[in-house]
Amino acid sequence: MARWWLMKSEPDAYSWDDLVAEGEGTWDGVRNHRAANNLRAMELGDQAFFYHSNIGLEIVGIVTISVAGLTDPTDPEGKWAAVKVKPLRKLAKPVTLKQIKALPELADMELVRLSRLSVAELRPDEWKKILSLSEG
DNA sequence: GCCAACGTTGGC
DNA sequence: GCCAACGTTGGC
Repeated sequence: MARWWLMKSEPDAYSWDDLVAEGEGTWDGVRNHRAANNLRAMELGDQAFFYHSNIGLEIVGIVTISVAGLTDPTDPEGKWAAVKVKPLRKLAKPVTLKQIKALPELADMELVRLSRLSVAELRPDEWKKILSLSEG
């Protein structure tokens, strides 16, 4: 069964536009066990929100998992996980962290509860709610 | 620039 | 195996 995710990136380091320019990006360098477990649970075709941390603080687009179950190429020991993603579409309107925090039904999100988690899972209802926000 | 939340490290 | 100290992340 498909699942829904949220992946954070600092736009300074790797932005949505960078991903679009590349066409496909490898999501590696994750060194947190919970985030790594989420990476391992991703399946081909799963969708994820692309969130700009630090600058922007908003969800800017949707990506799809184009390759799942990779070993992180930046890990010499080969213990950590990675995936590849492709941009699917940009949101009509970015959804800000502020908007998310303002809604009680989204207060349970890993993004809110565990602000430092770089790869988070969303429930289907959370995914839908955010999509509806992006459509204004 | 500050601080809270975590994760990791190292002394015991 | 505990816990204090420290480093990092990320929001404010």
